Amino acid sequence: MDTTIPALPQSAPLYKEVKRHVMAALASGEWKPGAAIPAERRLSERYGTSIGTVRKAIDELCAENILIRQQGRGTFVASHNRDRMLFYFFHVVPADGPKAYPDVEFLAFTRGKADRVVAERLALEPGDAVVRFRNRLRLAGTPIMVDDITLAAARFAGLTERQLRTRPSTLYNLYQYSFGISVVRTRERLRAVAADGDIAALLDLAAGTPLLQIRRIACGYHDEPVEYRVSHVSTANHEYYAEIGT
Amino acid sequence: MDTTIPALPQSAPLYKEVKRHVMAALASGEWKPGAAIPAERRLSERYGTSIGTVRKAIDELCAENILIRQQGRGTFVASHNRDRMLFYFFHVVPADGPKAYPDVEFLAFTRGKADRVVAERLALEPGDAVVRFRNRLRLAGTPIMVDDITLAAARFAGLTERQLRTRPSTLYNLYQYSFGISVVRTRERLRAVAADGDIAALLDLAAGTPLLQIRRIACGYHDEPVEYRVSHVSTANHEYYAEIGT
DNA sequence: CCCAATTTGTTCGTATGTATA
DNA sequence: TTATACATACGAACAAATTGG
Repeated sequence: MDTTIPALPQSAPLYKEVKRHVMAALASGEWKPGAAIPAERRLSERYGTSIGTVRKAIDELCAENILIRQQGRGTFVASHNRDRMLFYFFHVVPADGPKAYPDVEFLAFTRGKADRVVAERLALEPGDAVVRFRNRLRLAGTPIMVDDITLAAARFAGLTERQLRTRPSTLYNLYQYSFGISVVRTRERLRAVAADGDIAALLDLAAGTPLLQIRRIACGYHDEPVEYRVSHVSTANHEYYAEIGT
Repeated sequence: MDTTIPALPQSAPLYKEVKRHVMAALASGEWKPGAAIPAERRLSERYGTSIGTVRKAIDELCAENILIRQQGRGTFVASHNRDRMLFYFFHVVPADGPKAYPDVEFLAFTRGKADRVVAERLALEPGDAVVRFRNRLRLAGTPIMVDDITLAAARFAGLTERQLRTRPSTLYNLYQYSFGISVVRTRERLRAVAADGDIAALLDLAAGTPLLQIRRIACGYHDEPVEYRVSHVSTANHEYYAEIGT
């Protein structure tokens, strides 16, 4: 794993240096997801700065949802549980009614090579080995979404179909706990497309029905691409929800 | 205009109180968009707190893009210029090529009454007076988007078709400078829909073409709804772009 | 139930650096 | 050059929440 600390300008503020060191410790796995990192006082000793400087570094990491502070308890490495998936990375909500966890059906798994597009999205060379799989998601029993996911085989060494099929929690939880890869950022591009026969069938829709297509790149601590995902959502009774400025 | 300070728990931290007071001053128009607010030192005197407490309040308002700090110059009230519109509230980007300013054509203007849906979105009573207007947006000459916008007439007293037609800058700039209403937040719900004949014609598309529909509620300082907007986007060569976790 | 230790949260103050006008 | 304003960094004290005895 890449645990190097990206270069900073000579005159970078101290708290930015501290932040980089903390992120390096996270990326290296020194501090595990879900666990507490050392107390602010101990970090200030470790890095030779004042507590205020450590706090400012951690403030930024909390704002990015990479760390979570809890008064009286400590500061914890954000871990990918169902709640985080639902409230942070999953933007499909019922048009009316409360947000809910989707049920996932694992549909297909193949190994292959990256074409030009996927290579560019995942920062690979064309021809590099990838794994692909497809999930169908249901809300309240109704199929609403098909996910086609591509991973770089090299970054998920030893990944098996069985792991994907029988994972106990979310996909990002599996990446994090089984492969030490934490997704902390995503970039999504949305379009309206006509459903092809394949996906229409999986969603119980007529071919040609307008679907919301989401192309997501999920990135790790150093902004390195981790996963490429194309989702097709039936928006008859569901919507993609985005808030800006909160 | 509503310049009341929302209630806070008895034991609210000082910096939160300061933040509310600053927001009240903004909402009341005491500090105008684009202008500098008083220096931190002066604010600390005004509110009887330390400078650090004022900084913490302003930190939060900067994080929410309500204020903008510039070292050596001062702290400014965010104003709605074209750049802010483009980089913060406008999420439609070319599938390839750089982001650009859309050209706006004003197409239609009507006065009417709020139906149940609009009333709920704009926090009005059904039957309250509203103004509606339609814009077509082009990028590089090609029509890509139709906006249908609804405003509460009471909140935009004296608004004329001419103002909308001849506005020199963005719509949100007009709201801000002519009506003292600042949009600081939006909530958007996205769906894929089939183009109806009306909108298809405006976008040079066949009826039934899948379009991205965006239903946006724009809100002010106290989260009060200001504008309801339904956009239909042709995503043949453009996309809706969203970043999470940055 | 209370107490003590630990940890983060808030508030104050001060000094110095850096950018701007 | 000087004055102003924000940015960084340090330190100290106390508050509030949590945990374990």
